[in-house]
Amino acid sequence: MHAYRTHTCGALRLADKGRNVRLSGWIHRKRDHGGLLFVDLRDHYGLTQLVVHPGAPGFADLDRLRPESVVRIDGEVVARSAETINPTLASGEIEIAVREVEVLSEAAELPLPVFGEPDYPEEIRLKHRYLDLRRETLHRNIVLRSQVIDSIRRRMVDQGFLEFQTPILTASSPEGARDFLVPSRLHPGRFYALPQAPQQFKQLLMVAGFDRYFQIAPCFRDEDSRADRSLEFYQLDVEMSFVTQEDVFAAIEPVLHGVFEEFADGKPVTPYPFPRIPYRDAITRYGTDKPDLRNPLVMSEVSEAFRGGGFGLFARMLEASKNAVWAIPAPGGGSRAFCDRMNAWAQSEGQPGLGYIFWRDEGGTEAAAGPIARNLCSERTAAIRAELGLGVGDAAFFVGGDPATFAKFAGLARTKIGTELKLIDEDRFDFCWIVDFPMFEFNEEANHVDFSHNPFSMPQGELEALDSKDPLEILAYQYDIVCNGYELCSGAVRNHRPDVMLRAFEIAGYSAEAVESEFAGMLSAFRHGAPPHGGLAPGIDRIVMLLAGQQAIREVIAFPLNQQGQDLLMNAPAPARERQLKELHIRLAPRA
RNA sequence: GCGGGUGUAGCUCAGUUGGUUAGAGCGCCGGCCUGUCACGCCGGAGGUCGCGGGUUCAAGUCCCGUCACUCGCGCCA
Repeated sequence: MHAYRTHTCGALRLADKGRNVRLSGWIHRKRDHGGLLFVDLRDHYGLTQLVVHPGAPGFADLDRLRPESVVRIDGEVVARSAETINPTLASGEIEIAVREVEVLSEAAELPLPVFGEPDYPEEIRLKHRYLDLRRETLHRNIVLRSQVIDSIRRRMVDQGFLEFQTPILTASSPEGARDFLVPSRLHPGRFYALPQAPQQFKQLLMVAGFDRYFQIAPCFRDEDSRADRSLEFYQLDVEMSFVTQEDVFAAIEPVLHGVFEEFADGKPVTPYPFPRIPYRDAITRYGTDKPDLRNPLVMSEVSEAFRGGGFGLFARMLEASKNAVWAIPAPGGGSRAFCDRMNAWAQSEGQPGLGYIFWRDEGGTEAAAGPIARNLCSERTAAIRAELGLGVGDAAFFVGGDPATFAKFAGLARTKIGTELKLIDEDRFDFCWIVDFPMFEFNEEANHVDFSHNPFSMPQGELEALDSKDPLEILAYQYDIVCNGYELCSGAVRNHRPDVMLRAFEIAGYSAEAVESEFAGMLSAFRHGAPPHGGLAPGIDRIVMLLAGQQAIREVIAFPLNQQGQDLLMNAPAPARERQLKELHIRLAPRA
């Protein structure tokens, strides 16, 4: 007989009645009736009830041991009588009459109960992650993660992608997030950086002729964490040669759609091709470049209804050409109570308020109501109502000013209104592409033009556009995938032409010398025969988070850092020993 | 760097306008119990009310400061 088990704790059924079996697992729960002791024995696979009578061998051990102790038991599979069958348990028709018990590991009193998994403070869950991971939901999430990654890998391989590994110790990149630096012992004063993404390596692999690359790639960014963003995370990193943007879309859509369908538990997933929404449209319709399309509300510009009208605040505001008024429809929100509540919410967000009109029935005729409607003639309020497709019982909210400034708040308001009116169907996965991101943006602080996303993206129109157009008007072959309001993925058709690259960097204020030295490897590669190529990188943690129905990526990562970037179980980061610092040629500066 | 929330038993939380010895449930320890599966019943231990200062006859409660956790803003090409 095997030293530890003949079966797992989820395997035995009525058909096994009479078998002598050996099980090993954790003591999940005990019910002591004095003359009779029940023990639920748990492992990764399930739960089986043990029965022991006083005086039987092993009773003393099982009676004494605390939950989460680990035991090996021998016994006989017996059928439960009809009235004692537990229909909620897969093994509920049988139990094990215990003959022998071996204590494999005794558990001390628990800092965190495994059974019942009540809400527990993040700090304790992370400090005792090995216990937290035994709990059902987290355990299931981590299993799901494994299955999702396996599914992704299969789907990529089936499409002819090859999986690669790229360096973890690499060079710092001047663009983007803050790097994690690793001091070099062999090269005093020099540092490696952990990759923010394997961006340059995957492009070099395309230049090397491998055609289709993917990697489940660890990435590191030394920026402050959020619920959906940690210092280290995994991406499905993808790159393809001789492709247009549409080829990249066509390759990845079936993978993401397929994975979501496979694990969505019957929830509908947007069929592909996913809708493509130009960046500028996303901003004006949803107020964000990561719209939650489960929210049906679409904003409209209604400046004309206010221009020169009786509502002075907006009429005066619109005298400046950059200003506009946007309307957020609120079907079913047509009550003063609701509108006032939204207005109060806007003020709590630091806004002056949220103007509104709502429509009600006044003696059989439809009437616009609220402070704005009192100052605006009925033709104008009717135009707004018609534009938004609203009627009696509905409302519209207004934000005015410079769209560049208020768009983000308008997006927040759209989400708030949709949520409050319960217009969002939670049980769906709504995908879209956001395309045509601007290549450059104006950095007000530094007073110069900057890359808005990725300096390696190909500008639409290439060199001709860079030479002839206003940089802020140039679009890039740069795209995101958004699902339920989360940015799942970012990518681009790359700029593989040194001349176009140098010109693009020049516009962003980088000298040719600086680019030549900073990206020497890349430029050199591009000068020795580079295929046009493009790719993207969906975030693994966020995909699993969405599929697991969780609000935080920590719920789908076995050993996550806390928000302060600390590992409370392993105690990292920790002070370095004097000798380590010396070897690394590092002396700590006194802290200010 | 900034803002919101939280901090009372191992854990989840209650604690009135400032007023007796700070409570409950779960867990833990002990006892009883032969069909439970969130077993039940009886008993017990367990508290620097995050920390420091202040106001007051009196502070878990009010004020100031500070720390930790958490959510967000900035940041994250």
